[in-house]
Amino acid sequence: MPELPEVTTIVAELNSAVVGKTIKEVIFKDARLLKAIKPQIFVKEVVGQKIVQALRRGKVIILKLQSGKFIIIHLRISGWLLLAGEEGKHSRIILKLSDGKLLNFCDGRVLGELRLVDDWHDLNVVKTMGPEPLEISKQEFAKLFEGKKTKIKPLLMDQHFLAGVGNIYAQEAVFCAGIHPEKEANKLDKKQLEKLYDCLIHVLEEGIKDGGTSADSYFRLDGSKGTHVEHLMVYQRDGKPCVKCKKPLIRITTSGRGTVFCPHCQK
DNA sequence: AATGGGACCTGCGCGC
DNA sequence: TGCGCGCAGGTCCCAT
Repeated sequence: MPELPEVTTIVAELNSAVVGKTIKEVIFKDARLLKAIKPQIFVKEVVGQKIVQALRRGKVIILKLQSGKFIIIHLRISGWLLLAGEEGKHSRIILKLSDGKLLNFCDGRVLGELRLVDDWHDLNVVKTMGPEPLEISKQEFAKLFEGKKTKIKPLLMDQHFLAGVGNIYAQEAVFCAGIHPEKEANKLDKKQLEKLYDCLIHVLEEGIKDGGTSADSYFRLDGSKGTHVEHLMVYQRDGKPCVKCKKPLIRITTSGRGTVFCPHCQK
């Protein structure tokens, strides 16, 4: 799943490989990904437009156009972007660029979204989004948890609470901090919150360093894989030995989401 | 305020 | 090898 490190990787690559190019043509293989605007209107608005900047907020990819409008891309679960000379697997919407390359919005499950907006700040998803974990201090981080009775792991994944953390990095962060994923957030003491902050920053930064986690259907812009999957401690490792204590990791479902953890190391 | 469940979707892994 | 079933999961929406 594309989370903060994956989207950060993609946006950096868009900035070096796509920014400065002009959209020549839009090809709809599956227009269902396009939301809140008719295909012909979208085409009229974006064809001939130069892409001037790529940005990220949470898991949202933002492409600024010369006109001042923004193309909004949300990859959700199974989406990825591919910049290549040809179509990719599960290409749904394709932007043909001035250098002849195709910017493919690929998505296996068709749950991703493509939009065009006047100002990305006005997007509901952005207006209700929590702070960026890499942009807040330890003190600000700790303050978020005051009075929160929610289980810690689903709370970390709540985009209204904190932006960009999903199922992979939430599991990795609580494992790193030695905290049980179902621990009530407000029962964490100061020391645990500080440890959790350090761990969250750590797993996100390591993810970015590795170009993301290609565990399911995430790929970098050129189609290659991010290498962070080999550094995951718990995600999708149920039954395998804990890297700390060697006892087998177990899998539970928390708020409807699969969660792998070590019952011995995480209290 | 917080939690739970359904809907959106389809590829893929599993069991037979 | 082939078929059918049901899970996976980010986000939104509704109900409790």
